[in-house]
Amino acid sequence: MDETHSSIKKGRKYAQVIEGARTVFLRDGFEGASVDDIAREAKVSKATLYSYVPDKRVLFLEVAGLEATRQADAFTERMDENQPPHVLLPSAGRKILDFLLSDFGTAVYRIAVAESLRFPEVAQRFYESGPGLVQKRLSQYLATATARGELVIEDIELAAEQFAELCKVRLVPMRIFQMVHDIDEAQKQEIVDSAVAMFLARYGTSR
Amino acid sequence: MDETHSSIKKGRKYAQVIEGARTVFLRDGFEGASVDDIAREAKVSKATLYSYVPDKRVLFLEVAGLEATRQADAFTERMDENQPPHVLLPSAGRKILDFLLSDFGTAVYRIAVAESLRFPEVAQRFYESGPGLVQKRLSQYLATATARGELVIEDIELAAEQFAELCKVRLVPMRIFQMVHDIDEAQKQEIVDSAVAMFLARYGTSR
DNA sequence: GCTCAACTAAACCAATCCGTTTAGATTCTC
DNA sequence: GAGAATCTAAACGGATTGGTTTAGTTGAGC
Repeated sequence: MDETHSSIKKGRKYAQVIEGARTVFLRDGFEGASVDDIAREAKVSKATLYSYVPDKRVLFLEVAGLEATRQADAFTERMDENQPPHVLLPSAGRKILDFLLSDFGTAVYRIAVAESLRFPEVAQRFYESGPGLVQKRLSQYLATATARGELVIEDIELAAEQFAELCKVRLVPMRIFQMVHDIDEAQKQEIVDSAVAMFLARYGTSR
Repeated sequence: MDETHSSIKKGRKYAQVIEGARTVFLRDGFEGASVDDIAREAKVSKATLYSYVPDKRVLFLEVAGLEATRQADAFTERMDENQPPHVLLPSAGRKILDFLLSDFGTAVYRIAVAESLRFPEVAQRFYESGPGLVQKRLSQYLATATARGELVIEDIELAAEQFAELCKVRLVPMRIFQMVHDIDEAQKQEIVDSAVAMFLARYGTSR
């Protein structure tokens, strides 16, 4: 593997630094995180940290970039395109919702939103390899299902975005705005089911 | 009007201070805003500012609270409950979308998300008097329309949230994540129309 | 014209933070 | 085990910030 990837990494504790930065940035955001905290968390001296990375801003971009691709990889797990919508959509919806409600998912979203003014490129990259990727894979499935005659959709990309959006109803805002009246498993299922019902009422065939 | 409202306001330049704080907080967020900036923006000395407000945090809470109620008032404009869904929903959807896409709406949302960890009570208040209020008024309408037999809805509140969520599709994330490929009027109409179409496909009666 | 409350500008304090430097310890390679 | 590369702890400089204090100004009411 070619390691000239980024041209700013040299020594052997690079991974430690990134991991520590990840932890602290996700916990405290960009402004809230201090470089001393990060160095402490990474069990590394500040001097070595600064031997890897020219400044805090670049460190953040590095971490955010890695997170984006990690997020992308997580969603690259294939879904079985042969299954009919009323079978596939519930499980896909659950996967989306579970991610958005996870500690990690909310932290990432929070930072992307908070830092989108300071770092527009970070926000965009997150969008493209987060929601964007989901929408892309979903569109792909919807296209084949439509070709099979199981769905009738004029604007496939729009339909995919609508479905993803429907999965966020109620629970995602509640989570983000810290109104965590115990996150119920049954509630999650209810939301996803209602998203599927709505989607099929609009784009389903027979039924 | 009783002016013992909050017990921390005294002098005559209180409004100036709040207005300056509003400007700077909305522009720079909580951490990004410096008290000196706010004082300068308000054309007030830092000493007077601190004679009104004990610290920066409380100032932020004060501003955020006022913004929340302002937001609430804006949506309290009555909508004509006698109109049928296919007439009322598009205009309601447009109102929601226009707010979310406005400079003010995005700034408020950004701050609420970014500061929801530091100030859970702010985030909650925003939710309740922002999305929460919209959902409440929408629910009210959906209930009467259902009573008139124009809609068939089991869970009214859920339906209201679904509609609001559908209005956010595509454009709201694009706006928040700074991918502002010119915000087209036609696009907005397209999103709202598709939201209405989906909603009526699920909950509409004969048509 | 005096008083008193609100205001101002500016200096100031203590804390924090980013980033650098120094002086030395550890580890890797040969 | 010598020497080079990498690391460490700690201190430091310079800048910013939240909040206080001081010394002085403005202006309305009497």
